[in-house]
Amino acid sequence: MAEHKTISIAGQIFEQLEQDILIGKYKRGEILTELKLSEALGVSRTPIREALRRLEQEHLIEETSRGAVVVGITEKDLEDIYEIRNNLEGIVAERAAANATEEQLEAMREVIELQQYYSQKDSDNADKIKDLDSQFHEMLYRLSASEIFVQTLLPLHKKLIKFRKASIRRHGRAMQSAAEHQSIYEAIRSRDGQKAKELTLFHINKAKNNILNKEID
Amino acid sequence: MAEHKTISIAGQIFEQLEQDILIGKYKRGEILTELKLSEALGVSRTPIREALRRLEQEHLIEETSRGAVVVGITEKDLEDIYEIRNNLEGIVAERAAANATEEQLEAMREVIELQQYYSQKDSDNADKIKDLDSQFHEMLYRLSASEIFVQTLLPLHKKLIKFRKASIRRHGRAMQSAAEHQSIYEAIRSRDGQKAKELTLFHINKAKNNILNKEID
DNA sequence: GGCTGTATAATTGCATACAAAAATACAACT
DNA sequence: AGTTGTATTTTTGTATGCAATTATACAGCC
Repeated sequence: MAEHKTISIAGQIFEQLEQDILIGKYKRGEILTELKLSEALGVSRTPIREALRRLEQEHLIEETSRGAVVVGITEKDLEDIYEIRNNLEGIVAERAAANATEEQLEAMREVIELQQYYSQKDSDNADKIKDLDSQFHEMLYRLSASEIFVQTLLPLHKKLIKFRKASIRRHGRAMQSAAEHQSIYEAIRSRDGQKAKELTLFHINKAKNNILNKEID
Repeated sequence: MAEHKTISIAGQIFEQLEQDILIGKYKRGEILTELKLSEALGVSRTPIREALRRLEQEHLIEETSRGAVVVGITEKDLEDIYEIRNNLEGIVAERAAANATEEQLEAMREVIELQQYYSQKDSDNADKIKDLDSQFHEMLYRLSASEIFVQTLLPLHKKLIKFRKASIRRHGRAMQSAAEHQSIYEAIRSRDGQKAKELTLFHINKAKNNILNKEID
């Protein structure tokens, strides 16, 4: 079912480093040198360099004369990311209601079902759930049928990984989030753009509160 | 006055290719191969490859088995870019009014003065004016004191280059745009966030109409 | 003519070698 | 002790060579 795209070593390394930075494995300020990465990952510097250039372009690292300094995501960034999402993601939902095809809707339904399934179980599925959450929002962006919106929102959503994962572990949030996704999906399915927009803004706001006000719910 | 940062060959090539794609020198669908670029620019494939990776990350090209296909900017993208700017740039202006330092304001004033100077003259200063326009908006973004907003809006603004340059050549638009910049600057200077926001939205709307409805105005 | 297989060419992917620049360590001097 | 100059090490930047994959041309066949 899933496509098996053969990906270059450089591409794999980019994805791995990106993930490691986004989940906080490499801390802000840490220095990555090509030689160390090369030795640690068992490849030559060439693919490492290409991965670093791409990470640099995503503002996840900054090149200095002593190596690549990890920039990562600060808590301050969170507020700004949510402000932007708050102003754009509703529009995306509105467009999605107008544009979504049956196939896309069906694919989205499947993701939500999986999310609900993993959210019910007690075991620690935070990684899996986080991936499904990402999938849902990426699908939503793509339903807008606008490359520009996808290119703008997807990187921002990615940058929340670390915080979202922590949020998922809090009681009830995973189930609640899945339920919110479902209501958005249903509004899109019934072509109710206004409702889809409102529910999306509600969902974003909920998620934001859950991430920022860590103590309360 | 301007800082003279020694930049790597790879960096120079990235900037040149980026510019060439954005102004439409390389057309959408055109294929760039490493070997041809390498020969044309007189460097080895290594810096070329790094530049291409960065361009790919900015969605200006797409790698295929036959080479890098130029993606560039379509007219359809324009609408989406303006919709996003319309929803974000007002917020930036509001924040700018709250955050701007005296030095930043002074730098902005200088840019506007230059823009007015070049806009008055009859000779074809479209390139110069376009650069000053970019400078103004970049400064505005940076005044928000939010890396996230800068990272989000700057690439979008860049993508308008080709269309903006054409717009500048139309009668009176360059002067008008400079005047609008000045009014935004004055609102920020007087710490009137609400007014800065309104003027910015007005300015964006004017620019959009000027670019999209090419025949009128 | 259209199809198929094969040889050829074009192109990217990766590794390695070497050069250059920058940081660091350290000794010598005052 | 502090400073300066120099040697050493670290690290990035670029070029080149070779392997592997993919596209292309073309001949042979039906």
